Amino acid sequence: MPRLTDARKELRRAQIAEAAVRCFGRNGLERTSIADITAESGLSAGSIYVHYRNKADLVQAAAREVLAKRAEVLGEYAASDTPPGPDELLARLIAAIDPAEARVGVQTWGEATTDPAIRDIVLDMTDRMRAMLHDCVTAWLAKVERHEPAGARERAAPIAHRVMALYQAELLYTALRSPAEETAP
Amino acid sequence: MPRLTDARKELRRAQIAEAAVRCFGRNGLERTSIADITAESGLSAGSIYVHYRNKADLVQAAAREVLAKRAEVLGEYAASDTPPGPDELLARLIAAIDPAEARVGVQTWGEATTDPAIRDIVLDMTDRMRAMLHDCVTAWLAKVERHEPAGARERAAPIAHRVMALYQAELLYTALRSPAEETAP
DNA sequence: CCGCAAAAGGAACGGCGATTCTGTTAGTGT
DNA sequence: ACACTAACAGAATCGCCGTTCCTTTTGCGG
Repeated sequence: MPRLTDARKELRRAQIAEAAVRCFGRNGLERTSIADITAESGLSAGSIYVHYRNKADLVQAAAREVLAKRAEVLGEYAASDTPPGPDELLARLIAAIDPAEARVGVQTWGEATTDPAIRDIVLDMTDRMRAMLHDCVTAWLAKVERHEPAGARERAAPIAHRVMALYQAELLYTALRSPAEETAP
Repeated sequence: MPRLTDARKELRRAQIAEAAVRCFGRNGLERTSIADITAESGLSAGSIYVHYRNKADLVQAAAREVLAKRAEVLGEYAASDTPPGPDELLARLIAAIDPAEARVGVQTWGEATTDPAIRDIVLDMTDRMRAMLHDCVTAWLAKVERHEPAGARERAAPIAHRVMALYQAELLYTALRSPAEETAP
């Protein structure tokens, strides 16, 4: 084939990355072989290496995918014109957690402790999420205390920090509680 | 040699496990080879396999070691006769975090998402820690509100849960912030 | 439509790393 | 003090897995 059209190429990349995420959720980042991903994606090894330089590259793509999806959920609430309070916000975020993705997310944390590339991705995404939470809480503060709008942003910071922390802890609990679906030998 | 005395045997096991923890902190659970651990511990591969059935067994020992050490720190405060309040308690716990151990701890979380044995260890340790926090907060509540001791334990539960969550989040931040010391190639 | 280069398939390679095996050494119980 | 056996060192093994190579297929530009 000639060079695939950009849309098609992106589709293939996504197809592979999504298969990888499913595999990672089942067996973990390192226990997943390229063969596993070929089986899950329906594509061959050669094809995968056309779209990703190597396995590390693919792991990064998977990490970005999972983290981005979580950030996206948050983005919707941040953009809302009726900002929910911290408790409500946290409850909604927690309700939106998907166990499989939580597992991959936590695996990503572990990998980030030694792999600089993954670490940068994780830090970037968490910073971005915290910023969105910050906006969200600031909007809520401003709405609740119509008087004294001064310094709402500053007072929102520690609250956003705590919501983020509680959310991450819940992500961990979900990842640990979920069934760990066995792979048929 | 004949069978080592129990104390000596335990010493060897600890020597190996501690070397393993150092390696894991540098390179991660899966990127650490048995060869790395022989170099770090000063023992040979053959010797390691006398004391541990296989690598998974060693990883479990390392996980227990790291988690137990963190629980130990907490135990001291829980046993204190002047129980600190939640904020103070959290601050002290955070101050006691060691970056290298935080990294291994977070790696352990990642591994727990797919390895049932590790998962059991992590869940057991977190439950134990939460119980100690619960005791600690209950004692503090009872001291602060001399009147109305009724239901102090019930009211302490959600507080303990939050302290635990914030502590775990801080552990994650520490693991991600720490330098990721390179191994000389 | 057609041709061609890029993408897909899949077997082959190469290296790494967990585990095992063989001899050697040295603690321990008597 | 001695003998005996487990602990130890280190080399050899063996399977697995990431990556590449070569062939076949196929979709896009003209």
